[in-house]
Amino acid sequence: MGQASEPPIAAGVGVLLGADFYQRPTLVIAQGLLGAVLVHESPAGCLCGRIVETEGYLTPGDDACHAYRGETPRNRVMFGPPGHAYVYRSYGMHDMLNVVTEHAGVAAAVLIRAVEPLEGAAVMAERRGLIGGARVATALSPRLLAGGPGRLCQALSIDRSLNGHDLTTTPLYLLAPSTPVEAGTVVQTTRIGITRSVDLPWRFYLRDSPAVSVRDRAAEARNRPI
DNA sequence: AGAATGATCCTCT
DNA sequence: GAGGATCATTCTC
Repeated sequence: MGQASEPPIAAGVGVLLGADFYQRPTLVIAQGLLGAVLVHESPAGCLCGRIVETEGYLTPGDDACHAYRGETPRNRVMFGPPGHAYVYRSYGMHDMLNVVTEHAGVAAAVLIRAVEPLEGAAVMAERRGLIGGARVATALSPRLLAGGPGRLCQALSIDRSLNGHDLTTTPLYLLAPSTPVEAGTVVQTTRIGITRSVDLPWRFYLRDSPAVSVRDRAAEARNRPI
């Protein structure tokens, strides 16, 4: 995991996920990131949350991956070294955060789809437009705060200026799960919002989290311990 | 240069 | 559950 030479970021809060964490199979990392903590030391304060939902995207063999037809200026970061942030804009209005995986030359990444706020929730609510007026009643919902890749980026103030950022450095980095995730609470199912390779079960989420963006009740029942 | 498309979210019904 | 918002990227001509 974290190399000894890494700076002592967030000492006492958690263990930094180092470069070697990301240089592994994409689906292993997608599951391994559940329970990890995403930290953004933004100008407005430290914004961080516990990751509860991820999706894997790989080449070759996955036509939903941005890089399935080769390298372009947009997806260039996915082809680079692991442990960097691939941030792109979707539907003309939402930015999305991905973690580059595997190794340089292989285009693969994990989309971070949802976090539970741990610090800076008030700032997140403000950034999400959930403060004031009639919307104050919904401000307490973790799903509306940072459940969904677009919501997450808006809440944590993550945008395309962080594309290519080295995730083992400030201001944006990840910390290992403080306690291991129980295997029986992980749900594996299909991905959201794609039109190609729709049947690949490459989405993972924590069954007991209220911040999960889209639930799959059948998969939850299937994974439930007897 | 123009057109289609999309790893979404919100607001209605 | 359906439709609109809104624009960067990519493909096609």
